[in-house]
Amino acid sequence: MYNLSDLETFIAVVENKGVLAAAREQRLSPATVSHRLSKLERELATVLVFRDSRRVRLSPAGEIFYTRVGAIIEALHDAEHSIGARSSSVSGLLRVTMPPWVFSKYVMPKLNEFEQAYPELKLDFLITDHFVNVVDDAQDVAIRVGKLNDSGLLSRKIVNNSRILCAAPSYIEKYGMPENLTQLSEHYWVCLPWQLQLKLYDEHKKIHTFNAKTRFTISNSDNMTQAAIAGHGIAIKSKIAINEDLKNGILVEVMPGVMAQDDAPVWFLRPQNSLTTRKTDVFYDFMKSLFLSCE
Amino acid sequence: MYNLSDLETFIAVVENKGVLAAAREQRLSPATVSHRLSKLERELATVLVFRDSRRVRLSPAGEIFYTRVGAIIEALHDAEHSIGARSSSVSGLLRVTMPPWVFSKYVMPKLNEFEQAYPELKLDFLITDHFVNVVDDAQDVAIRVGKLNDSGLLSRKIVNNSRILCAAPSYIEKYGMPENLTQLSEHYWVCLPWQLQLKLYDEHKKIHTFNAKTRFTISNSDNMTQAAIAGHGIAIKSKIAINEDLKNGILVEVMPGVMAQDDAPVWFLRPQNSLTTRKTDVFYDFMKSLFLSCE
DNA sequence: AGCTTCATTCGAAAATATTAAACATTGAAA
DNA sequence: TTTCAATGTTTAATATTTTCGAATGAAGCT
Repeated sequence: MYNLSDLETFIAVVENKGVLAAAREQRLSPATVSHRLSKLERELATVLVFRDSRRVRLSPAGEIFYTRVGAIIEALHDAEHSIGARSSSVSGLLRVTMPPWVFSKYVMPKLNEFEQAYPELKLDFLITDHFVNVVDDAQDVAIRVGKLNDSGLLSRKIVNNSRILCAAPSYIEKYGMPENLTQLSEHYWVCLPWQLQLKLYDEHKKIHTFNAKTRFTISNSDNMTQAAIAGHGIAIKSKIAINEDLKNGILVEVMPGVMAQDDAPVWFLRPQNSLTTRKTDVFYDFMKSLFLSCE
Repeated sequence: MYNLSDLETFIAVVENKGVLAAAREQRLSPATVSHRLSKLERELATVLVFRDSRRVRLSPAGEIFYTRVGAIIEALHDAEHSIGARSSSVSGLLRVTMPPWVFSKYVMPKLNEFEQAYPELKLDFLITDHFVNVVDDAQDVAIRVGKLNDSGLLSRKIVNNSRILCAAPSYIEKYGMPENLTQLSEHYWVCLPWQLQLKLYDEHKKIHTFNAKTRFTISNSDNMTQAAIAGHGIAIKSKIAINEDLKNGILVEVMPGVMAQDDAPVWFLRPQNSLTTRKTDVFYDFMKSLFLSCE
């Protein structure tokens, strides 16, 4: 029967792309690594890696086995941790998707600290405002802002947040500060392409569906903020995305309280049924800590 | 470092409730089992099993570790199978939920064959017409009939099916065969509690919402069929649930084609992201085979 | 051809696993 | 209370596996 160490060595060979490199990483002799690998293949009666003296290549079976076994080893470490055994560090790969502004404004500045705390955890960021299907795109974590519609994922709220309208002082100076919906409808907007329709309250708190007049749309929330700051129009933004710009006067709020359905909390989502939760748990704690000052 | 065999031995000790019994099952000496167990505990620095000379009991940590490791070993076997290695049999536990009529009419009669094909796979059936949350109730598979609303689960269609109205000949004799919606509304119905409102076509193919007049409702689809056969009223049934009763004349169809939204395929659902798919795969094949004659 | 870089094989040594037998503990029966 | 039977652990010898340095072989680069 093969051993856990054989599996770990197999993983190391794949990740280091070679017997020698794997041996160095695992502090073993190349002979041992070679032995372990052949034992594993013998026991499985399957070729996992094609190897000539120059390079190492995964066989199709090895490809499959590699992804499976990686998850399994991780699950095992997780199981050890769950009973308080092993002071094992968190390691492996965590794939995260989030909107640009969350990344650039909150995550980036503190990323060093996270890296230092968990040096063996590799992060893969998929930064986009577009909807990413967590399961299909093999993401481990998604950070989403706004209403959730996506069942089947476990959600935890990171922080409350609301959306507001805002614009640059230079824009307001030029076009005037709108006081009601009629005036507002004359203004130019800086929007994400899927924000062109929005719901606003009139003076009597009746909800109106409102079509934004735009000169352009931008599909990246960070660039959109830049466009608003540059005075291109009124923008819909998360309060916590621009709180400092408001404080500094780079942006000013427009018609406070006019937005209906302005509730837009930041959510932490992960697939159910995962065998490993420790990675996502430490990342949740990290994300939560970033937004503490916003409470 | 501990080994896979140590983990397997731990599992065996738990499942056989003893070192001696585990040793017998694994064809090892009791000394070996004892050694392996203590090594595992030493490496984890955690007590997994309390043992006195009479009995073996899991510690809280052992409890957790047992469930986790069980899943992991299973995932590993699954991984082996996925690359064509090891002719390992399918084993473990599969938790399935399905409606009573599917179980009694289709599954039960062939269950022996399945048991013989996979003697090491234990099945846990949760038989109910109620909606069961697959994830929360830790089910591995759900068989559902009708429209799906439950995203987050992987679905595969087992067989097409439609719902029809039917009643016992004795009932029709007594109350007459309805020819239109007006007549139909005078009839008594035998319904599941959540079927009281239904959508029917009138002569002009317009859809009408229709409230069923009942003397009683029954929350189990099998008993409901019995009530219909006993002549208590008109029932809404899946075609493939009563096809034989129609053939034998125990039930007759009422106003064919009157039901709107009569499409009700049988679905096979399982959670995404499971590390083990082999168990569910063989069970899917089994379910599929049961309905072949209905195509 | 000669050099370098890898991976594998060999043989001896080290580490680990296994087992039978002796020992310990405990519940139940005599 | 004593004895017996059943179970788990320890010990120490034995068997197996694992490891590593050195030698070997294979392939690319100059």
